[in-house]
Amino acid sequence: MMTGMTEPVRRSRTPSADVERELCAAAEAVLVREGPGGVTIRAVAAEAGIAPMGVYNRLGGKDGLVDVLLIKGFDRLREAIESGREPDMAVRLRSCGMRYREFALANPNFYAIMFEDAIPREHDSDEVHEHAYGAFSALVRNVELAAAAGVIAAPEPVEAAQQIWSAVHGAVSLELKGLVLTPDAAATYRDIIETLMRGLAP
Amino acid sequence: MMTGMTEPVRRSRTPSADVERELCAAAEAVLVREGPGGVTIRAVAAEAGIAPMGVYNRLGGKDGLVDVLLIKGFDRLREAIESGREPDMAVRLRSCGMRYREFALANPNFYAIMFEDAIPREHDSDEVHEHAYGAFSALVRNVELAAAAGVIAAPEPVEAAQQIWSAVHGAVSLELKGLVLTPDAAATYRDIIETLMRGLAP
DNA sequence: ATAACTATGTAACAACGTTCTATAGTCTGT
DNA sequence: ACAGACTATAGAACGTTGTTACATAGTTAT
Repeated sequence: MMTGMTEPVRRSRTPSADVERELCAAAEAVLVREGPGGVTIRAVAAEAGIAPMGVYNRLGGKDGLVDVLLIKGFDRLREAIESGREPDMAVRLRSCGMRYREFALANPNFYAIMFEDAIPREHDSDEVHEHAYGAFSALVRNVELAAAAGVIAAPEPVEAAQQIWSAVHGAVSLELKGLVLTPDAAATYRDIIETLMRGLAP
Repeated sequence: MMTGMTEPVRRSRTPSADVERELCAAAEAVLVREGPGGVTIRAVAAEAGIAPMGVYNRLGGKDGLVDVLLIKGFDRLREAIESGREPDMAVRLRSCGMRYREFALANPNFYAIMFEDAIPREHDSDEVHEHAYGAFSALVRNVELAAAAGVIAAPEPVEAAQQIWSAVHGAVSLELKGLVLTPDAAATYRDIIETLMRGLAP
């Protein structure tokens, strides 16, 4: 069957998917342990127990390696954002903001590659953008629920979500760089959220 | 005079300060033209017409080179922040926020090395921190003036300034990375400032 | 079973920050 | 003014990075 076309019609062979998962796990281990600067082709390959070339065959070089880490990071940030179950939408929106900071402080190396370009790249792939958009969409949903409950006035949920994202991202970004000049960074962060709630109040 | 101590008591010779200024100008030219990734020892030395070793003798290697650029950047940001002369303090505080964004958009490569670690470093020097603190202090003064005029309630000006800084930094940081998902980034930025003013209102 | 294709490992290349060394220049002490 | 020591310079070299080239082993399809 299949008329004699010799071109590779289909790459049926699954290229040992477990090796690929091993490689992804190794990349994350190196990122967490050594920081963004330690994520090198050779270090990740050694961690996974394969030759550096494997990173090119499996993930498409360093860019593909970083893509994997970025997607992991955005997916976890999305989970953190949408994990709120509080019935009071004002409480839930506040805790959503708090969880954003907790994610960043608990995963500083992930946050650095996601938002600080800690591993220099030319352009993020479309796939990465989709997962980043997914995390943002989770925030938009929280804003929509809060607006529907009358907690904030958000005629355009995306606008309000972008404002909130800017503020919380700026706060944790400065905190991670040691540029919070108030005595209590956690208290200042809570105050930022309160300022936002007042500023967006109906 | 001076009992026969042969150790170098004082390094009186000023090491051709004009070469040093030439080197600083070259570093800035390369940063603006090639971006943070293009700022290499060799590229800057070639731009200045000297050997790579000169960067070590004059500026102390790559770290010293980046220090020079960071100090330049923070000083200009400070100028942008404190250049407001509007008599109405509400207007002046708003325009201060607008000038912050204008600085970032006009000098994206400077902003990237100042706040995004676009050139990886271990630790910023104390001198850099002082100039960064100077830029922040200019914002604190604007907040103090606005509070004194009754435009905002800021019992602790540093707290309010940190909140404002977080929001505007987050906004321009996301905009520079192409992560503003609203149709008009400038309009969203203006809205952020209005949300802050409402949230901090007396 | 044979043939073609894919993935792998070793090695090599270009570019980076940094260090080494010989040379030339400048300042100091008499 | 002169001799001596010290500093800055230029060029090459070293270790590490991402990436590519090439020969080999393994797997799949016919």
